[in-house]
Amino acid sequence: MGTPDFAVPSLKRLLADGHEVAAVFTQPDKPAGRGHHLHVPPVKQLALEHDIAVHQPARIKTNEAVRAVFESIQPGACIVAAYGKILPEWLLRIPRLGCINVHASLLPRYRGAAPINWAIANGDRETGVTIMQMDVGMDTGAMLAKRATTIGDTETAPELAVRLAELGAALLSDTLPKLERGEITAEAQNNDEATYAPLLKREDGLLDWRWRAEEISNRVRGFQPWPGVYTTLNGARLHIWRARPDETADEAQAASAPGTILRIDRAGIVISCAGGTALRIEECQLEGKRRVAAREFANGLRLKMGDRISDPLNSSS
RNA sequence: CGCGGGGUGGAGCAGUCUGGUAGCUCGUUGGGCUCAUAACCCAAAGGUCGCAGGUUCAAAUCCUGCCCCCGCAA
Repeated sequence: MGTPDFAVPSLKRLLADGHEVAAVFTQPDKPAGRGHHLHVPPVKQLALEHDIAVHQPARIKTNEAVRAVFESIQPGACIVAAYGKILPEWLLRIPRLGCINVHASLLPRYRGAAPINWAIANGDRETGVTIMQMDVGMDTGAMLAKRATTIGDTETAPELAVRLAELGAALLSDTLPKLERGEITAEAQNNDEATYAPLLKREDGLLDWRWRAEEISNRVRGFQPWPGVYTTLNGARLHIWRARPDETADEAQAASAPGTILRIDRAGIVISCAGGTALRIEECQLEGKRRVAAREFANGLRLKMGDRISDPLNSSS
């Protein structure tokens, strides 16, 4: 069971390892894109290429058809990766080895829907994947295996997601045989150490120049591809796609109001932030426009030193 | 037929409402200044104004059709 790109490597690995995949569950096709077009989940696409039965129920909890499918298959295990739905208790009980989840964090940290994004946005240097035995809670099940990896200084969420998807698939491949042979002792999560990574909301992307430059740049990396980090300029939304703290901040800069343009040069636009820190915007995008290098952006709009990128307090959105 | 913005020298934009000299900030090339420079000064090259048709003495600008890009919403 899985839906987005993150789940694809795991399914591929299951197939490559010779496991019999009796059925794939994924979210229903949904209208997406600018027009009307239906969006097919990546996992569904892969499953169809391998002639695997695909099920896309809108609801599971009370769905008798789903129940019938599970009971007729009598699966040895149910592998779940970013499926996007809560599994009811009756379903968790059916597979002999239970429901096994590939989760993109080192549990018990970052339980929830957006572990990759929040790990980066919080400035963590390390994260990883956890294979766990699902229970009725939100990512609270006992852990079967973990593997850590270092987060790169400039790594973005989509980039990290690709790596963790592969790492998770590899770990899953290692873990399943051991689990089957009874060689693994599940380790309960320490709830006192748990943190949550809630689904991102649009508002999470609204930035405040009164934050420190490092916090902002972490969010810029972590909140991709959505909601991104944005502010407003002359009433239009301005997304910041690439930025990093600028080390050249001095006392004069510390004194200027947050959001003031301190400098415009070849490498981008330097904006004053909290506590004398400064953020260098390298790539940005104005609503309705395409992504451009910050320098080009400044050229076109005739931005100059001393101008202020609007204060979020004054924006009405 | 979900809503909306846009396609103008190599880049990002103004000009379009109120038709009539092709503009700005950069980049590029050449020259100058300087111990030196990505800094500064001077000069130059470079544009079928997305495509097609229409209106007009005259269209980047007005009308019609088409292509492409992007934001929002899902």
